[in-house]
Amino acid sequence: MIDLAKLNHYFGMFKDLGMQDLKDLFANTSLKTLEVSDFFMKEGEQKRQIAYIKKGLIRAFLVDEKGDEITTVVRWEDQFITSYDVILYNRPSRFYYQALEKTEILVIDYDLVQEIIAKNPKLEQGRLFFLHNVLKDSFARVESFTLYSPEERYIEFVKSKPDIVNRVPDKYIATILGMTPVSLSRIRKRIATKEMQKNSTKK
Amino acid sequence: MIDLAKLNHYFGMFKDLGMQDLKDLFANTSLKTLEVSDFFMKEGEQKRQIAYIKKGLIRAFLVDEKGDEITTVVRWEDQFITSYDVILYNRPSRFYYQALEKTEILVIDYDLVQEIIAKNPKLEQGRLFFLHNVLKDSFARVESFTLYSPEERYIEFVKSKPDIVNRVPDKYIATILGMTPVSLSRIRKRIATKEMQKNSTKK
DNA sequence: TTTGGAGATTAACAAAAGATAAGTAATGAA
DNA sequence: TTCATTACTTATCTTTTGTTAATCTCCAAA
Repeated sequence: MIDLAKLNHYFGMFKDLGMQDLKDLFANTSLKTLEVSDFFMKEGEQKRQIAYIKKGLIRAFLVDEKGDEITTVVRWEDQFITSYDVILYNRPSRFYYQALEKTEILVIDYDLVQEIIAKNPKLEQGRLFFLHNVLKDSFARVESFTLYSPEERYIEFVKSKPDIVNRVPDKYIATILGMTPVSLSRIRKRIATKEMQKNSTKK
Repeated sequence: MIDLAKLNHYFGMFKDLGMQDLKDLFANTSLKTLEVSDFFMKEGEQKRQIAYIKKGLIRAFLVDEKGDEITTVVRWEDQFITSYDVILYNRPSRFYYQALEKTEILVIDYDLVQEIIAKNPKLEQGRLFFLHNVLKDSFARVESFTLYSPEERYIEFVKSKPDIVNRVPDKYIATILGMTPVSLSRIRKRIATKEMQKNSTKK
């Protein structure tokens, strides 16, 4: 994700908005601060809102039958996060959305945004751009499960998101990658051992 | 996927089209018949086309470093299939798209469809509906990898697509679900054994 | 009818992952 | 500084998966 490029795209959309739409938008958008472990949304809720993350980091997780938390995504600054149960399925969210750091979000009314796009055809390409990017992310993730091993997935995660690895506990990264925290710990050790061997034979 | 409902949505779009657009569309859409193991598109190609499957079944696969084929999706009648490398990334397809049965497809020019939608704002909601459905599918698949075991994924696959299981060789289903054909065979045996035990204790 | 080939199963072994529990390290609050 | 909590690691054992190769089962082409 080249977030800067995307950002320009999204916020460039404002220039096409009329005064009334801008007013509506601002009137229905609020800046909220989430403390560590606060929730943007909880399981069972059905608020049709999307959050734009100005600063901080949010994880989505659900609680399975055994009572274990399964984290499925993390999102950080300059990204959007929302419950797709609510938005795509019109059903209560099965997921919790929880801040892992002190997080500032813009809470935006989803339906209002849709209305505004409907009234401003110029914004259509922005929405398309957004959806295409969400699709790319999701397809890439499916591929990572069908084409790569857990170890390869972790290596790729570290390589592509080195900053995020240091901000998110390993136990969450583990379930995002479809494995248990214990297994990830072993994989990390395995990788470290390989690195050691590489370095020793080099000398 | 309730394909019938979707179909209505997509083809209901025609009623909003002007004569010229309809002409253009038909002039650039061709019905093709693929024999078993024929390709709709091959690795390396970059044709900006989407296929609507009238009849039959197509699988997408790529060849990994070891030379093994990894099948990642299958699509069948009343569904669309295309290379997302080409459409979303403007790069040559890494995947092959191969018919597993004698398959009839409508080959549609992607860019032309986009132009027509751009000229006919009423079609916008159709595209949105389509993209939302693709997203739902993809999200559900990511979830299946993060929340469920290989065995559970197979059981779910059989339950939700009982007809498809009988039309696609197990070795393809295996890699779609992120495992090897050997492992799937063992899972099938395991399930059969469990079923046996269930039935015997019932009596 | 025979036979070749593809798909599926089975076997045997190594490697990896899950489950559970215990131990260690790091962190922040009192 | 101490203590308690949380994250991470390690250990042990069981289960599952990967790998490779052999075997079995069909089915369609010769």
